[in-house]
Amino acid sequence: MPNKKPTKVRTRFAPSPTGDPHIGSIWTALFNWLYAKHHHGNFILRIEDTDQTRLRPGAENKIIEALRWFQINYDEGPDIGGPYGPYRQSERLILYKDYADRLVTSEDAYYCFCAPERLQKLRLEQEKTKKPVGYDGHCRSLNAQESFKRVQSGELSIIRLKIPKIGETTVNDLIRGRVHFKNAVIDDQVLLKSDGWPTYHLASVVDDHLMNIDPVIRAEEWLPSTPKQLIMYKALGWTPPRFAHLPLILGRDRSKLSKRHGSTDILKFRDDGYLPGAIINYLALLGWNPKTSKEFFTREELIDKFDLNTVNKSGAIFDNQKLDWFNAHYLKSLPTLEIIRLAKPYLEQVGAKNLTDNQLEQISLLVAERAKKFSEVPDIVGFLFRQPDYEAKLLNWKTTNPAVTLQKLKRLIKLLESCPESDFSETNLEDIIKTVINEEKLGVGETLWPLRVALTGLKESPGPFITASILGKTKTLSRITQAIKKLS
RNA sequence: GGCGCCAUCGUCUAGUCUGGCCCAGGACACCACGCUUUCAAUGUGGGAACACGGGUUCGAAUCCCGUUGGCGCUACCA
Repeated sequence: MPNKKPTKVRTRFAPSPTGDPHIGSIWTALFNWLYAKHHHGNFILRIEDTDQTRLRPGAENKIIEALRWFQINYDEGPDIGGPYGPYRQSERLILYKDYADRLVTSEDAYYCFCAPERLQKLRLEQEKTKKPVGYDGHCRSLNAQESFKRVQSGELSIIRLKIPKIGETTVNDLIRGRVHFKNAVIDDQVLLKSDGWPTYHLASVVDDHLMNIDPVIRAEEWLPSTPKQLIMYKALGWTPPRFAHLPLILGRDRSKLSKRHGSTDILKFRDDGYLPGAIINYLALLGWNPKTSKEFFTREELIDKFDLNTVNKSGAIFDNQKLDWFNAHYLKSLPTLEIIRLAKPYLEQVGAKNLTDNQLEQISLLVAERAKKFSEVPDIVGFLFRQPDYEAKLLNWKTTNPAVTLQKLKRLIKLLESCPESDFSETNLEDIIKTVINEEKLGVGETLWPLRVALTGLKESPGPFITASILGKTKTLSRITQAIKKLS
């Protein structure tokens, strides 16, 4: 097992496979990855599956899937291996047990036999009397020999860290500077549970050390537990890594982003037709700034510019509107074929099939211009694939008399009937229709508005020329005919 | 309750270390106007913030102290 001082940056993303990959955890992964790559170091995926009760089948795969989608590529991980494996804590149990035993032997930890019921009662009482809640040290000064015998005889026990009663522990955080904690108020943390599995604190300390992780970059919620871990490093005779505690990603109400703020499943964003590059761009700018007014960054630029000393200390609200704005920009800059490819599943939703390349290309234009994300495709182009359904009076431009509208539509249908199918391109249609409008003084709004409504059935819609072009001659004529019927 | 973190427009932020160039800049959102056959896109413009109170200083968003507020942690969860 490698056990020397890290010579290069190694960061890790250490999620628990207990649910869907969360926006906040992907954000943490992103910063870890950016930092590692900026420093030409390694980024490691480690699965923290030590809570058997909260495990969710498939969760690990989803995490990996999300990382892949974002191309936040890890250099070592459970599925690809690496020199510091295994990378799943459930496969490292013996290690944790061993180090816990070592801590007991050195009397930096002790066996505790307190039943969960006793602990619960204790806490309830502490809460009622408004005393600081925490373990009361009931088993702390038990005779070590005696305790060992009890364990040998099969009595249920856990192992707790023996936090010094005096002094203070200082966390020197890369983002926050020095943070001091009085040891007296730190709880005797559980290290090994009665089922023999480690808690987060033991497992992460052991793994971060054994895997040569440095720095540890994680969310601010871990700051209060860092002194406990520092004490553990000291007891084990290890040099602790550097720590950086990132601000929290917040919901609208400024509390930690969670399910009650709506879905936090990052794969849901993929299913909603967001682009991974846009999300990364947006996420990178949350809690960090590149010291320029530039807004758009490629992954390479992000890696190049990223640093921990320009990370903010305060939490940042996740703002879907700005994400949408980023996504719209990324979507617009996509090549036509890529737009078509990504829009396809959504086109199928509205029953669009057998479209010609030409049609697809024009649809991609509409999508690029109007969609913030691909899930909006059905709303944007759906009218092309269903019979328009609207009130007849919608056909009239402003206060135009229906009889006049009828006249215009009749003129249009005559014009288009004489136009060969092959000339049904957007530019050509615009050309011939506008020419007639001008020559016969038909009025732009009075003519084009009814045409638009006839073709789309909508008050808000793309222009009539591109619509007619996509629809083709037959459908265009039939929709105008239908409008004329409505007015007659 | 205890411990800790944080504090600039509604939101993301620049400016804070190294006080004056800041009666505070940018972006999203919002509003108005322009373009226009609607919407969208786009262009132009607008409203919008240094949490509060004391210091220090010729001068404070920036330094110091206090207050308030928000958040996090306080499990045999992570």
